[in-house]
Amino acid sequence: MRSSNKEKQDQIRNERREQILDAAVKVFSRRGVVGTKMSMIANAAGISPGLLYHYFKSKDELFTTLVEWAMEQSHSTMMYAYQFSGSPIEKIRTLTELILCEGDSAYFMLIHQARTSDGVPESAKRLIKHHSMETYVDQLYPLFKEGQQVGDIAAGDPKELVYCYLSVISGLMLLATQEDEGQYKMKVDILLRMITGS
Amino acid sequence: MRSSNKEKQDQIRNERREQILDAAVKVFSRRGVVGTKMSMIANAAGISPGLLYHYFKSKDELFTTLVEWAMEQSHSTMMYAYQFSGSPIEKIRTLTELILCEGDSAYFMLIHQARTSDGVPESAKRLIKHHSMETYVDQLYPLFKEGQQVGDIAAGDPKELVYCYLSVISGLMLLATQEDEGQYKMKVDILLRMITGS
Amino acid sequence: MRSSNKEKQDQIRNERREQILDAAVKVFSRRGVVGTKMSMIANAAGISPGLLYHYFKSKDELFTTLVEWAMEQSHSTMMYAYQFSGSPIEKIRTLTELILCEGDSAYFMLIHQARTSDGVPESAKRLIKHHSMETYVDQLYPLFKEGQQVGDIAAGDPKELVYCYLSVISGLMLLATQEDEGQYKMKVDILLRMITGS
Amino acid sequence: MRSSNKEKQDQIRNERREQILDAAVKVFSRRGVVGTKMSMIANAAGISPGLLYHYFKSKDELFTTLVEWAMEQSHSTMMYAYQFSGSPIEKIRTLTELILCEGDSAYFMLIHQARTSDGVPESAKRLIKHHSMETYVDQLYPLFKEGQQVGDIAAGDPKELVYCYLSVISGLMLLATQEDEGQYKMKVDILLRMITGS
DNA sequence: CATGAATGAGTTTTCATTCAT
DNA sequence: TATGAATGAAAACTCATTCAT
Repeated sequence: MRSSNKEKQDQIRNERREQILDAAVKVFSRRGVVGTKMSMIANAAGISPGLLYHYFKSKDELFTTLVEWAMEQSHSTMMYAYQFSGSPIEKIRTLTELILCEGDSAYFMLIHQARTSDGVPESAKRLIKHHSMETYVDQLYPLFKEGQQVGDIAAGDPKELVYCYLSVISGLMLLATQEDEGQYKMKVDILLRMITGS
Repeated sequence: MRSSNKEKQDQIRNERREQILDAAVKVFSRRGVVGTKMSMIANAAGISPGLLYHYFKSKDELFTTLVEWAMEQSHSTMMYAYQFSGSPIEKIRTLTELILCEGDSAYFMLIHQARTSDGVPESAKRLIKHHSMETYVDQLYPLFKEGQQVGDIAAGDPKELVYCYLSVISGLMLLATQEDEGQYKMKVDILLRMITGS
Repeated sequence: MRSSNKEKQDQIRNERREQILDAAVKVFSRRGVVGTKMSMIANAAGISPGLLYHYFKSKDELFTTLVEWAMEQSHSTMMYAYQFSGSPIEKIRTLTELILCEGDSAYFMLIHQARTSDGVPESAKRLIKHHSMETYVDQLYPLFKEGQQVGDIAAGDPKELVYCYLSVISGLMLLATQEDEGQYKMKVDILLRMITGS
Repeated sequence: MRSSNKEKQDQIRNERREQILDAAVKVFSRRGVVGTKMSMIANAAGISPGLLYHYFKSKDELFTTLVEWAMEQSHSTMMYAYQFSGSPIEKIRTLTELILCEGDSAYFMLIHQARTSDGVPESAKRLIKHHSMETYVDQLYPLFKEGQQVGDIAAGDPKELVYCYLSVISGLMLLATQEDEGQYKMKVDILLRMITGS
């Protein structure tokens, strides 16, 4: 059948795309935009350099796509928090553990690079601009507010608290790229003192 | 006079070197090794590209020199802590403020890049290897220990505490590269709860 | 078919390599390692400069490959002598004419350059070191010995004779690079008096 | 006194020039025009690169001067032959030994390079053009002619004989640049058979 | 006269991208 | 689709030459 043939084609195409994107995050996140050669990505994805251009018009487009993807990813991660069970602080703890241990750091790295490095495509820059820390703060704000009302979280401007929390988390993600993740359980305990204040 | 002539030459040479190194940290820390073109550094230093090679054999050598320098720099910064007045926790607060606000973040950035990026000269990698977080932990360990004895710092394995503190600080330095430094005073307060536990 | 496709690719690749090597001997032998620009070779081979680097990692590697090749070539030439018909001295005459007239002088030139010039890659130097005149002497020794037994060749230490013969030949090859080859027939006659002693 | 002062100045200047020229032959003869950096010559002469330009306008001028010098030198050497004592063939033997053992090969090398390499200043090329092997042949012609009349030298066109002799000698000079001069005495014996025919 | 820092044009080398197969 | 050869523009690096001291 035509259609099933076409579907198969599409599926293959999508799989290839994923395959490339997967390879690309890894390489980009470790070497930066400029430091990454298309041939490296092709290599990592197990295809020829030429084929990359059947799926992505250019290095820039590939990177931009990746950043877009990474941003969605990180947002969903944040939103998970609300689905966890337990009190607000427990939710926050679970979220923290998830972020620090899960090892999606490549995404954060990518976003960070897009934000801080020069030599990044304008399109990626634009994407990032609309996606400041504020966005994340807004996402978590209700949770922290609730935590304060319950008395689990220290008093003070909740926005500031969230901002501080996110900064620390982000920083740690960046560091995490290379460290061997050890005793994070304890770390989370210590970390959370910052917001529980005890 | 011969000697004064020679001295002058030497002085010029040293000044140029500093001038180049200064320009180079800035550029490298923002763009990474690969993303940095020699011409950018030359530009930033206000000299011709060719002249760079009178002072440094190659991009790699320049970068390696810089990493070496950055490591010394960051150690001295840490050691400052012991010269501050006040109780241990006050010293730590001062150090924290110094680090976060002073804007030496370029150095940290550089070290981090050397540690985490591929495409970094082997010589730099080797330098970094002998210079893990442990070194810093050892530097601050006595201060934290003392703080615990005085009762200013929360109980628990002090090594772990220092490690946690340093990780957070390092992470923030990385982030700081680009952010507009705002209300850090408050942040430091919140941050320190992590180690004071109150 | 896969396989035929692959074979074709390989063939193209090999042809290109030869094409480049051919162009390179010519240029290198006339201009020396340093005097030769990659663009000249590319030009002579009718390809773009960039393509050279698909086939050879660097100028040095290209040169070294060439020297290796030249050494093999020159040895085979010597070994030809034994296949010629006639008495020993006739074989030597034929060999001499072959060498002097055939115009493989580019190879000799190359080897000579590798041996005598500075600014030649270490790898090439090493190759050459194991390939002194002695090697050639040993190759021709039996032929000369036989010639003496037959009475065609003058008495005396045959090694010395061979060495002398080879030196003269080598020297002439070097000169020959540029001269218009004229009446070599006579020259060979005169030349051979050196070893026939009459 | 003014004048003596000026003379001294001149003398120093000339000494410097010689010093530079001496250094330059050595380097040029081994590395070729393109392979030689002005800084190498300066180094070899023990002066600063800048100072070279007080004595020679450019690399090309320096090289050209050198070629001129080398040509004069080699001609005088040839002319020596006539001053030696003994029969023609003895004179030739002495000349041959002088040339082969004295180790002025750097000059020959230089001339050869000027003749055969590309990348040589036009001025040097022009000099060389008027200075072909013919010139040398003419110089030695009378000596060989006389030798034939005396019966020391084999019959045949003397021009051809001289040409052949000179070619061989020149070739050996080129080779000699690097070899450790060993038992040349014997070689000369063997060599001369070429022209004595016995 | 002497030095060596400084320049900039020219080379080598790299790599995103295209294209024939 | 898939490959990898081919191109060319851009970057790293070299070096003859100039120039301030």
